[in-house]
Amino acid sequence: MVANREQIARAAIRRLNADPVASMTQIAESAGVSRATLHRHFASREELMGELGRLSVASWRQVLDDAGVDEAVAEGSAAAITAALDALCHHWIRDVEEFGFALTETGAYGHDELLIAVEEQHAREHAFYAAAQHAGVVRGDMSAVWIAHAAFGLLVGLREALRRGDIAVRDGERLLRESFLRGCAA
Amino acid sequence: MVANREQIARAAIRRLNADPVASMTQIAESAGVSRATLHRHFASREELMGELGRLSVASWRQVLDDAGVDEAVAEGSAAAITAALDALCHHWIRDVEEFGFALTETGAYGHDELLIAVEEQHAREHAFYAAAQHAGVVRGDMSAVWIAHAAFGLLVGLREALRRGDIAVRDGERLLRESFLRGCAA
DNA sequence: ATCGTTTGAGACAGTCATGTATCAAATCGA
DNA sequence: TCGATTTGATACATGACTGTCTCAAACGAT
Repeated sequence: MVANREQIARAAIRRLNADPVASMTQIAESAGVSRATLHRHFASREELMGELGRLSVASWRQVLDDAGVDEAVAEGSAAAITAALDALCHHWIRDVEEFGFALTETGAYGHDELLIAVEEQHAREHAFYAAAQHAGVVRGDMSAVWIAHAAFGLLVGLREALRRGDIAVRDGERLLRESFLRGCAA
Repeated sequence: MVANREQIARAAIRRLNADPVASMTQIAESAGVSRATLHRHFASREELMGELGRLSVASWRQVLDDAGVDEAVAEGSAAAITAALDALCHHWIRDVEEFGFALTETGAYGHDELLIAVEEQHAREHAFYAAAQHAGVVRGDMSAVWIAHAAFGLLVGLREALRRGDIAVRDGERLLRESFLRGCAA
């Protein structure tokens, strides 16, 4: 069985999605390689988690890019912001499916450059929600930071619902969008 | 320094809220006792986590009791359901402040009776949201199970926002209620 | 002050996870 | 086929954590 670094990283992500505290031995098994081979590709657990953190933040960045949040902020119109918000809900699904474990990962971000990248995405989100408030697209009676926390929380809920099989993947986007934008009250 | 079992458990909870992977040594420090004393009160980490799990589920049950969700389900009127929903948002704050760590705790529920108690509260919540749908108080175009996941997710978001000091405790209830019931869109 | 109880500090043993290293077997490419 | 490379299995060392135990000091009640 031959696996390259990226294949091993992908298998590690899938395993950690199902079992966030898997050991290196368990991760190697899931990747179909021996622990020795896992260590040859990633010198330590820290290096593996660092790589997974980079992949996760890259995916998050891609979601924001694909949704065009920066462009929407620059344009500032309600139409542009609304379209970006809609696209965000669309692209979040892929991210949650693949990197759900990273939503509540508590130890992966020990690297300075990784922490900086995380804060960068936070800043982009906050700027986006602030612009959305300014454009009258989202509520002004709650801070942009809270709105980002609410979205994050719903992504966690989505991850759990998917993990438990309580909702179908194809419903995920609609449920997320509706809950986030219009809430659960009738 | 003298501390009884309950004080130690409370201190453990506070520590785990701040650091979900604290060791027994760290937990003992936070409780102001030696590790030997911690072990005298709780024979093992498993016993301590079991006790904290019971306290957490008891608090969750208390929230549902205080909000009167079972009574509202039995009565079935929109007014009763709406009042219970409102009360739920009110009482959740206390629970999150105290037992926030338990929201994403992944190893505390190894005891059968504890698992049963957890499922019981899930069932009460699901019955409540189903009744709320029937009464036309919450949306019928998403399952009661998803609504429970959405609420859970927002509680996680609330925990993070409080942990980071991004929102004030006194705003927590309003932000939670508004986000959950009416969403973030303007 | 005395005595029984509790506590803290420290030592020890066992387990698990991680990192390191060795060597034979398997794989790959020419 | 052959040589170079990669891999898996295994052993070992280390550190962290947990549980257990001992004993002197501290504490509380009389």
